[in-house]
Amino acid sequence: MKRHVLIFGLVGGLLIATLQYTEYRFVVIEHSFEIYGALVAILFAAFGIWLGLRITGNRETIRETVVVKEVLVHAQTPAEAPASASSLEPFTPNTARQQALGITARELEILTLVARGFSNREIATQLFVSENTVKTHCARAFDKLGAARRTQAVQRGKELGLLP
Amino acid sequence: MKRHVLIFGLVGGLLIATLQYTEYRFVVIEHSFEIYGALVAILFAAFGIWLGLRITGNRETIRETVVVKEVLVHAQTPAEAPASASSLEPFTPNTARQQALGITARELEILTLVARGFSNREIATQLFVSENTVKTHCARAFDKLGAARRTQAVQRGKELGLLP
DNA sequence: GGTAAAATCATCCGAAAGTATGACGACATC
DNA sequence: GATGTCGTCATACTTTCGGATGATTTTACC
Repeated sequence: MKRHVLIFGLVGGLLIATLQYTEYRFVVIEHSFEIYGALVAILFAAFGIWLGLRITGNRETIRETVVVKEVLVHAQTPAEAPASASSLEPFTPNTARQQALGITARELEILTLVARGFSNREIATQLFVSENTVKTHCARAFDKLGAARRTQAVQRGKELGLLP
Repeated sequence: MKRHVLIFGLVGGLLIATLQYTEYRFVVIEHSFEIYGALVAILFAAFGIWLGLRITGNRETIRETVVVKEVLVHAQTPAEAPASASSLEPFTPNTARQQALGITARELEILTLVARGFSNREIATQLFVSENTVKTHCARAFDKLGAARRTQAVQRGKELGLLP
């Protein structure tokens, strides 16, 4: 909460500072009015999109998962497809095993990114969290999976049907 | 979520108020230019945020729904198999791709051990070579696969049919 | 409003992984 | 015999991971 207020304050300050800076540049260079406006518009549109994603959280993957899970509910009797080579299915994680191991959704989310070969830093950037948070999630997931390394965790996760 | 939206609304209001105040000042001083840029910026920032909210949707309700459905599924399907690999086939690596990439047999051998979650030291012990050798093979294999990390190499290897 | 579970972030520190570079011997090929 | 590939090993260095621990903040639930 407070952190958000602080962030917004900072962002506001940066916004105003940027405006003043760009204004200054414009005055100095004395260039086209429309180009200036367009640039500012594009810049802040991008910034706004980023901010929107930042404050709401990037949950596209979860939405995907949701669709997948609903499909699973309907299908419901597929004597566990190999899950390896089919490649036409969106993959349905074994939520029973996940719950049995006490692996949370966030942990699994990060685990899938680990399995895709991303580094902790990359995952942190993608999910808009700090690298330390990613590490914490990793450590907990590793612990629950009984893995000492990320490669081992991925291997275990695939064996258990948690990862594609 | 809702709190975030509220906070954002508040901050937005404050920002707008501030801008109006500055606008007033600048109008007086006949610098109506900054107002234009600021307005455009705010407008597009808001648009971007709106867009970000639009495309990410609401995740809370979705997640709830999913959980409920999942529980139902579990109740009906108690024991789902690992769903990993049928383990009937011994798996035949794609040697064509392997040769195309110039990956040697030894490198692939080490790569498979990496994929199984072994550490460099464990691999070295298993193959009766030094850890440095393992690292060298790894580095070469990573380079040929265009991977920077072992997890990434494993992922690429599976995609290319080099690893089970 | 209180509580419990999740998620977030941090710091310290050691271990593991990865990069760069060079070298040496075995073995096949031309 | 020169050449080239492959496997082996090393050293030095940087980066990344992972463990241990504690704290704060959200979120869901009663």
